Amino acid sequence: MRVLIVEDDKKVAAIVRRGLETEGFGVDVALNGPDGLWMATEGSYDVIVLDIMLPGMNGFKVCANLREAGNWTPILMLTAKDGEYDHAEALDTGADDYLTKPFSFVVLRARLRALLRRTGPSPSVECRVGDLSINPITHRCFRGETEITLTAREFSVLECLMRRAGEIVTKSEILDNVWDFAFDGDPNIVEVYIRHLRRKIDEPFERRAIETIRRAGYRLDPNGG
Amino acid sequence: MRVLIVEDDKKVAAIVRRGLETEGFGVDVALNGPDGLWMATEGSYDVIVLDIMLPGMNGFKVCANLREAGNWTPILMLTAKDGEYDHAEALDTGADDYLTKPFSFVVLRARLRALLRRTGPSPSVECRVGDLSINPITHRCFRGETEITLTAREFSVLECLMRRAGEIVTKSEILDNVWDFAFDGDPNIVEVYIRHLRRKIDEPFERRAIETIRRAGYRLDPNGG
DNA sequence: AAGATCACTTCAGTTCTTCTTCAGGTTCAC
DNA sequence: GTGAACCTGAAGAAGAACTGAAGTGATCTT
Repeated sequence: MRVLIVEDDKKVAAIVRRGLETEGFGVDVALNGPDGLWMATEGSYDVIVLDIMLPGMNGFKVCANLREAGNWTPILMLTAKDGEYDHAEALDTGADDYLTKPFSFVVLRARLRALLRRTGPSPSVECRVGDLSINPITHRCFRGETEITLTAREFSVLECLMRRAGEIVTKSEILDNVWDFAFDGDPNIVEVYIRHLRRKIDEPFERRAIETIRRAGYRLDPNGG
Repeated sequence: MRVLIVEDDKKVAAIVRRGLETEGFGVDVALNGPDGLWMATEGSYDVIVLDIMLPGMNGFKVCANLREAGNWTPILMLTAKDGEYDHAEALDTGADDYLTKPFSFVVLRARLRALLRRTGPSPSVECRVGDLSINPITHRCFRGETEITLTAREFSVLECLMRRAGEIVTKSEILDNVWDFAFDGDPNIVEVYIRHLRRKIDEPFERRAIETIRRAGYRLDPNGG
């Protein structure tokens, strides 16, 4: 699966790149409009992530050009919140979906998955670890037969741990994955959500799936606790 | 696996170089900004360790130049604690991760591993010596079938010994590897941790994996004691 | 429009573990 | 024998993580 990221904010580009590569995607980055257009035309990508505000040529133009040239690679467009540009406009020029900045990596990933699912055979999204299972599409979570209601954030944190079950996940990795790239608050927020999760997925079952490794991070017991 | 270190502090460069080479990395060192940029451009590295404060051209510039040239080799940036420069700035210029000085070698290595994990199937990180085995990804340690719980420091010291099993490792090498390069406390701390380790990995099994070589250092018996 | 609800976040006090120091004992090489 | 090197247990310091409660803003209900 190859992804092209056209984004001039290097920080966003780097984080998205890192995240997607961890997932096994092949990732290329273009830092401006013309480069992006050129790479999209020459290379063969499964999906393109396209910022609107770009040096040289804006995202709408890049998108329109591609579509005119008969290139129908799925495009996920990134729009700023205080939209000088409109979301509808993104879809009008031929984008398949859009995402408002700032966004977190898990949201981006979810959207990409949704896009790819439409086009090709869906990759297995459901995730099981021990008797825990989550499904990012339906956004539901089960422990054994029991359904557990999770909020959006809780779900994201749990997904982050489950996708790397058994491994140490550092707090800053969780922060990078679940929160906005722009998040600048108290990192203690991760501990708070771990607490919420434990209360929901561990305590009622008298298990201990989420382990704390001091000075290192958290680890989800691959056997479910 | 090839690593480029761009760092003008020769002590830090030497320790990092030595450490990574024993891990089987190919290591090149550049002592200033322009050299670093040139080497990064010409050579093909799997990861670059880049100090910010550099003679000739600072790390941000080097990083930005590389990214603009389309070079997306993962970059781990080294920042000073009392940041005249900001960490966020590191990521803004396209670095993939950063590390605050002073740091210990084991932390650096862990970060590098995290960066490299995304590019390909991770190199064999698991480490076995006799019936001892540790896995830095999961942060687990086994003697035979029995899992042993180690704290972060204990784990680091043991890893340090295991990676050079059979060889004599001096106390100051352990100090350099596990503690901050700036650590200025009682070197007796190494003895204390050796004691802790022995209590956990030797005594319960009535073995003696960690040998003392007087006036020289410690050695891990390659057969596990 | 006011009120209620919910999720998210911040805060501050508490608890707990780990790290480090210290002081005295032991062992070994010379 | 003697001194340096090493070992060891205890204790306190430092630091991480836990936790409940309260504030904030958005959304939904009435």
